[in-house]
Amino acid sequence: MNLDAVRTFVAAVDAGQFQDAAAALSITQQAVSKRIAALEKDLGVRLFTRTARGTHLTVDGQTFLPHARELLRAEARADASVRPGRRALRVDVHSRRTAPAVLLQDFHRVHPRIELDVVTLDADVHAAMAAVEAGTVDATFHAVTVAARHLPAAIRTTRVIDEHHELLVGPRHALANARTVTPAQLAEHRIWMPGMAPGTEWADYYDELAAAFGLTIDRVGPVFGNEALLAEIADSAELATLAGVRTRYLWPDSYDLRRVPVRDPAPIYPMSLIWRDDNPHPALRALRDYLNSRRTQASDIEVWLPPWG
Amino acid sequence: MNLDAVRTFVAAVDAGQFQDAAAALSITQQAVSKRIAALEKDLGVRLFTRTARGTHLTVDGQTFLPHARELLRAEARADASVRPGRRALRVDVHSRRTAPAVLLQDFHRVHPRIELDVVTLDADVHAAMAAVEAGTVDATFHAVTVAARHLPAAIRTTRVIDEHHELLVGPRHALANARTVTPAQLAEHRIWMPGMAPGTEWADYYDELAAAFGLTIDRVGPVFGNEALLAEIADSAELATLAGVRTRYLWPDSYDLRRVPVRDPAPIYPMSLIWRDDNPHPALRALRDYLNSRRTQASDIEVWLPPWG
DNA sequence: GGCGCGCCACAACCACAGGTTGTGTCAGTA
DNA sequence: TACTGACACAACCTGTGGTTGTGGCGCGCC
Repeated sequence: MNLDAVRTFVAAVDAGQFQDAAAALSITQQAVSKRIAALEKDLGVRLFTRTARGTHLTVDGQTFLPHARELLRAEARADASVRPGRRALRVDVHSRRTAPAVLLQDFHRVHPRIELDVVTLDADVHAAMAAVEAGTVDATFHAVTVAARHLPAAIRTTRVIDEHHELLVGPRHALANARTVTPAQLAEHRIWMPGMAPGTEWADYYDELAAAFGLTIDRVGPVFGNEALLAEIADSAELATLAGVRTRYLWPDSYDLRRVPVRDPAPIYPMSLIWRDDNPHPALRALRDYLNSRRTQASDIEVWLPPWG
Repeated sequence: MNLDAVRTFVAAVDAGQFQDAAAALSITQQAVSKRIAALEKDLGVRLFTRTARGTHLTVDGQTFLPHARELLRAEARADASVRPGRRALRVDVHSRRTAPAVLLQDFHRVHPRIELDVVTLDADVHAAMAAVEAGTVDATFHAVTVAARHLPAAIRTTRVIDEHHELLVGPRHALANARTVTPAQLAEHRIWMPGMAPGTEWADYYDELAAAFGLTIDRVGPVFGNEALLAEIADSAELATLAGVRTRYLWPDSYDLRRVPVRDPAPIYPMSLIWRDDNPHPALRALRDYLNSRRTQASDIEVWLPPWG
């Protein structure tokens, strides 16, 4: 199916006759006739009945019309999504299963008119910041591990998410029925977090956490995806994992897993929105306002933050 | 934007490299390369970063991908809407503001997977029936004014909607505060229904109604659309109109209009679904079942039907 | 009723978009 | 260092899709 033909079809419907549509499209009447004939041949049905006084739609044409308009709208949206200078707000999230992605979904629900493109750069803070600075993305969510004075001049950050943690255990685990657990208590148990590559900001965070409370966090083992991890934990009496940044959302209900909040203090993984101060995109303002309004209230529970937080 | 190029882009993403995409599309690798280069030039951005080990998406490519998929889905839907042999169920309604259209919306809500095309043939019962017989549309909603034995052999009908009536008056009208009104009472008031051309099935119905109860139904006056009609009635102490078949739905709230049900007896405008008995479209069965389930219960109020009803 | 007018379709022609084959380049690998 | 796999560039050719020119066909107007 040829989009130019579809465009011509819609123009012909709007104009009521081929000649005017041709003028509107700056082509000849014969070209319009040809395009529509080709579209009709392609679809296998007649779209217009031709008369000496113009044309009018057949039933098939009538049926096709709203689909044709939708097709052109979809084209316009696709084009606008990447066309430099007027594209939708583009926000990088580290993974589609973490808090920022969920927050962006909520934002979209509240502001359905604001075009939003969520991408995953698969980069660390520094690379993501470089992308923001270069304008490849308009904003990114990350834990900011460097001091504000070491940031590039145009870059701004605000802490927008305080991610709490829960211990995830199977029904046979010693802590299965605990209401909460303290980091100190965790020192006596093995915590398994496979696939957390050294050098990433998450690994750094959990290293800090382990050092602060004397935890043993085990990173060995291949990663077969969340499903496999959850199944193993559900089966085991010893294995436990920390849920929060990585796996907080999209729980499969099929496992009998217990989620025990970590408290006294509650370790927090602080995430910031990172953007360029001179980015004029109007939707960026709206996103920042929304995130500020959603900022989790400072509750009076005791928290633990990493040194850079 | 060229849909073949978009299709190629998606194929290349799915395949992970141009060569395999080329094989999947039965073209050469060079053609894939050309198509994608053309698309990139058209959009003004790079979609892939090329390496010697294959390709991967740029941020722009990542952004564009879901839009591209949506575009192809829209194309498939547009195609399916008219493609002979496997098109969506096509139902003719007399107007988009009447009960059948609303009923079809409900049907779509209940069965969102069933593709439905609502068209308006702008034809009387006979022409609409001919369209059903010819297969141009799969079904139509109409008042059936001819006896069953005079119908074409393959045509089937069932009464699916009993449309009641309400008198529509402004706040200064004598009946503005009546709880109900009888047809006999209406004989003392002028009823204004502009734009109801003689010879149409609605006009026939209201002629029968007027004759049965001695009403004066005034058809004069130009039609400036529903808005103007409602504004006039809201302002007048004498004008009233019957709402039901024509104007039951999509009330503008901006006028202080009263709706007085007509009862004892309640005039009913009976509408039927009309279809071809040998139409094998599976969705037709679903629509008929739905309409039967929604069939308004036979209440014990006294009703009036036209002679052919 | 014949004639002109408005509108669309068909025909001939031409340009270039888009395909193919053949070759070049480059990075990782044996 | 040569080989392999993957994409790009070049030359060439076919056919899509544009243009101009012309014909057919209702409808309204003398």
